[in-house]
Amino acid sequence: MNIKNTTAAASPVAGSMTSLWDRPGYLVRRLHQIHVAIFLEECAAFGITPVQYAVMTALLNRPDSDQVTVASDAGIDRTNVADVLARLDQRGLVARSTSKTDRRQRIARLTAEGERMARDMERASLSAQSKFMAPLSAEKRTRLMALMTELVEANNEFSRAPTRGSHQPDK
Amino acid sequence: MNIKNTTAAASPVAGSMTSLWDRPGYLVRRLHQIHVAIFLEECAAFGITPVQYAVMTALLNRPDSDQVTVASDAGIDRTNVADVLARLDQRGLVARSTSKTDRRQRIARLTAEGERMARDMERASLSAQSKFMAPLSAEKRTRLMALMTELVEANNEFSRAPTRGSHQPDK
DNA sequence: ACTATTTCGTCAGTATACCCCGTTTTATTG
DNA sequence: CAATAAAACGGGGTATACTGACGAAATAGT
Repeated sequence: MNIKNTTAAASPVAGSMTSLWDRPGYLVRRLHQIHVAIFLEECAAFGITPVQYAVMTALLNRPDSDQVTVASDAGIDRTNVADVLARLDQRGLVARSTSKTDRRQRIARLTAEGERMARDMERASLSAQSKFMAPLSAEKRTRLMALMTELVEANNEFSRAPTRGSHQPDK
Repeated sequence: MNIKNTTAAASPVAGSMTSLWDRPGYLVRRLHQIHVAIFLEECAAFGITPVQYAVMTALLNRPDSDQVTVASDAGIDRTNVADVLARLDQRGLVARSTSKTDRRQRIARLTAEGERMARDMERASLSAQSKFMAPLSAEKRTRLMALMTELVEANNEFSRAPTRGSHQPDK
């Protein structure tokens, strides 16, 4: 087909020979890509995306949150959360109302059906995690999780959806 | 604000207390999010996204590729690559033509301006990488890269955009 | 009390990222 | 060599993800 130049026969310049595989951003993007694919496959029966599941989990842990809180808990952009909640609302998994104490806030919570589905998905979600991490040994899995957690925590403020506190009393 | 329930006072059920931070998928998504933000900030002068940069790098390493090859090299979906190339074409960074040998194929290559920009971006791109990985020690950075590489390679086939060979003779 | 600022939500716009399906062209096979 | 299969591309459709700007509501400062 075209694989002759596997190592770039017509090397454009001596300088770099920039392989994408040496770039953390490329690996992170591919990892994300792969995880989404595995999650969707494993949870196809529910028709729920990873982000929707994250939002549902956030609402399971802290019901009746306003959208900013949901965004922070789920690590999602403020604008995006509104779209996700709208889709979940449309499917009857989430109910929304206006806050009594602050009429700017729009409060969301899982419906009975949404809560049931969130719990039913736990098995499939764990299965997706296992499949995703399967190629690594138990030790490597632990190390990878620790490194990723450290990096996310340290870089938290660079995202538009920084987590607000929570998660853990920071040890 | 609403942070009273930091550790979920109204714990919904004893069962899980599913913290998103224990899920690899969440960490990978956040990492991706963060890296994109840093890259865009660091490369703002060029107005190029991480994916566009990946495509330009792929074309730098292997010019005159058809879209499927670009997709494979850059780790991007086949449909998506067409959109990215169209945008780069529109900005005069990429030129497209129909293959002489296979009239189904659409061949893409960097223009002179596109090639210049791709090389000019190397400094900014490296700076983004440094900033992204900065919170980790040198040893941890190396370990993280190794773990991510291993996981991407092993799970490659699960993505819609699996790499076709290349990258390394696999040792 | 009254202005200034901040916060919450929304809308419009852009860019990934993927699916399904149909069309054209190439490759395969009986 | 004709019928079939396979590959490359495009279009339509959906879901993230973010930017910038805006109006409405709440809070701070004076």
